[in-house]
Amino acid sequence: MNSEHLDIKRVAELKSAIPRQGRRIELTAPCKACPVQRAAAAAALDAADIDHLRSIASSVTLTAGQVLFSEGERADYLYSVTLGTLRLCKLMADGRRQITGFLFPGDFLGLADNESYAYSAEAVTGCTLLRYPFARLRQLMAAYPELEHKLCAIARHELAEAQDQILLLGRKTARERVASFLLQMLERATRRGLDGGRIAVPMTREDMGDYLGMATETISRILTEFRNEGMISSENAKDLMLKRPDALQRIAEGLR
Amino acid sequence: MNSEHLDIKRVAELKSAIPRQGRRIELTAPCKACPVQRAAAAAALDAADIDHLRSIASSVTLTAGQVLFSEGERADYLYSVTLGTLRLCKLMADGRRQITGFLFPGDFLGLADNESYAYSAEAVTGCTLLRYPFARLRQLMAAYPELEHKLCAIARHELAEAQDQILLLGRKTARERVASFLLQMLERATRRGLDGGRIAVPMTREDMGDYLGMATETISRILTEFRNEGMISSENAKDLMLKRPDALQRIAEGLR
DNA sequence: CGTGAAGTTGAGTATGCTCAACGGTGGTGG
DNA sequence: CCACCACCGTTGAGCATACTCAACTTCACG
Repeated sequence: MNSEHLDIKRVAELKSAIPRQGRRIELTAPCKACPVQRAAAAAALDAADIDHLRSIASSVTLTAGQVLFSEGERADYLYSVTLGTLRLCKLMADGRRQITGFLFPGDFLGLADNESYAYSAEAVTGCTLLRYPFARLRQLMAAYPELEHKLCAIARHELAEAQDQILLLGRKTARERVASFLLQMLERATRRGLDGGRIAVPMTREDMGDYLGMATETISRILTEFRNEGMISSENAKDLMLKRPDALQRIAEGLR
Repeated sequence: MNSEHLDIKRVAELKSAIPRQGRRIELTAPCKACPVQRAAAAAALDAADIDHLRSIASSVTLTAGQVLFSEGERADYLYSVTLGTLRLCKLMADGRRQITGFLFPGDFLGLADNESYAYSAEAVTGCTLLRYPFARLRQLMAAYPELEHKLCAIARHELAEAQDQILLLGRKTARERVASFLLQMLERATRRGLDGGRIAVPMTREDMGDYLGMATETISRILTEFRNEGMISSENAKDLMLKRPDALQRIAEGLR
C-alpha cells in the first residue's frame, strides 16, 4: 500500500469530483400515481405503509456521478431508490475507498446510525429517489408503529448483509469474492424479475474492486478466468450472462 | 488458501468443540437487584425500558468456550451481556472462520435479521447474560413503542460499526487493522470506566486474527513491532498498555 | 474520426500467509 | 506438590496471492 502518487492523484480526483459534478439536486413534486414508486417500497412495506410514506416524500433526480450526500453530513433525510444504481462509499485520508454497498430500486439509504451519515452516497447511473425528512418520518412512525417496525426490519436485514460482506472481505479469496458478487447481482436481478442468468453490471471495475477489497486488474483477470472456464459469457463489459450459477455458487462458498 | 490439512483439522476441532463443551446452559431466575444488570442495559436504554425488559428476562451463565447459539438456528431470544466477553462467528465449509464482533457487558446480541441467527455466539470468557424471548418482547414493544425505538437505534448503530469493519477489512493494511483494533478495545474499556491506556484482551491471537482477517502469526509480529516502537507495552499477552494512542490513531487512519 | 476513460493483459514485486520450531504458562493428574 | 502436557504465543524462512506499474485495446461520446 505504498503508492503515494496514485493515492494523492486519486484524492484530487475524488475531491474535484464534487464541485465538477455539482451538488445541486433537482426536486420535483412526488408523482402520486408513479408505478415505479410502488415497486420501490415493495421491499418489506405494504400498501398502507407506502401511502403514509408518500405523504411526506419528495422526489430527487441525480445524474451519473452526482453526490447525494457525503459521509459525516447531518442526516436529515431517509431515501428510497426508485430508479438507477447508487454506491455507498467510505474514504480514507489518502484516497483509499471502500464501497459498503450498491443500491438498486426498492432499497433504502440512511438507516445506519443517527446523527450523521456513515458514508457518502453517489449515483452510479442516473437515478431517481424518494426523500423523506426524518423530522416528519418520526411523527409518522409515532402514529403508525407498524411503519417503524418495518423500517427496523430493513435495518436488521442490512446488518445481516453487512456481516456477510465482513466474511467475504475477511476470509474469501479473490475468486470467491468475484463469484459471490456475481451471484449477489444475479439474486437482486432475479428478485426484480429479470430473466435468468443475465445480469447488468452498471458499475465500473474500479467500483467493483472498491466493493470487494481488490484491485481493478484482479477483477478483470478473474472475470476472464471465469469466461475461459465457461462460467460466464459477455459481449459488453457491463452485461454478463451467468452460464453456470451452480458452479459459481460452489466457488463462492469455497468448495472445490 | 490451499491448506486442506489445516482446514480439515480445524473443522474437526470446531465441530468437536460443540459436544465437548456441551450445549447445556444454566438458567437461573433474574436477579432483581443486580447492579450489573443495570450497567448491562445502560447502553441506550433508560430506567423504564430496563424495568420493562427485566420483567421478561431470565439469566444465562456460560463457561469459556461454550456455545450460546449457532448460525442458522431459530432466533427465539434476544440477549444482553451482563458479564464477560463473547465472540460472534461465521464459518465457511472448509473451516475458515470470521468473527464479526466481540461483545462486552452492555451489548445486545440477536438483532441481526429475523428468522434465524446470522452467526454463532460463543463465550470467550465465563459470561452471564440476560435472555429475552422475542415472543414476549414483541408484546412489550407494542405496549412501549419507545422500547422498540431504542432497540432499533442499537441495531442502526451496529450497522454503522459493521460498515467501519468493512472498511477495515477491505482497505486497511495489517498494521492499520491491529492499531484500529487496539483503539477500539481502548474505547470500549474507557466507556466502561476503566483507567486510561490499560486494556484487557481476553481473546486469543487466533480470535483476533479471525476478527481482523489475518493470520495469528501476523497479529503477533505486529504487536511486537508496536512494542519495539514504544506504542504499547505489556507483561501478559492479554494485558496491554497503549502508551501512545495518538500515534496508534494516526496509524489506524493510514496517515504517516 | 479523434479523444479520453475504462478495461484487459503482462511482468515483477511486496505484503502477509504457511509451515515449522521453540518457549512460556496454566491446568491436571499422579 | 510437582511434573507433565496441551495450548497459546512468538519468531524465522520461504512462498503464494494479489498488488503495482506499464503498455495496449476497446468503447463511449463528442
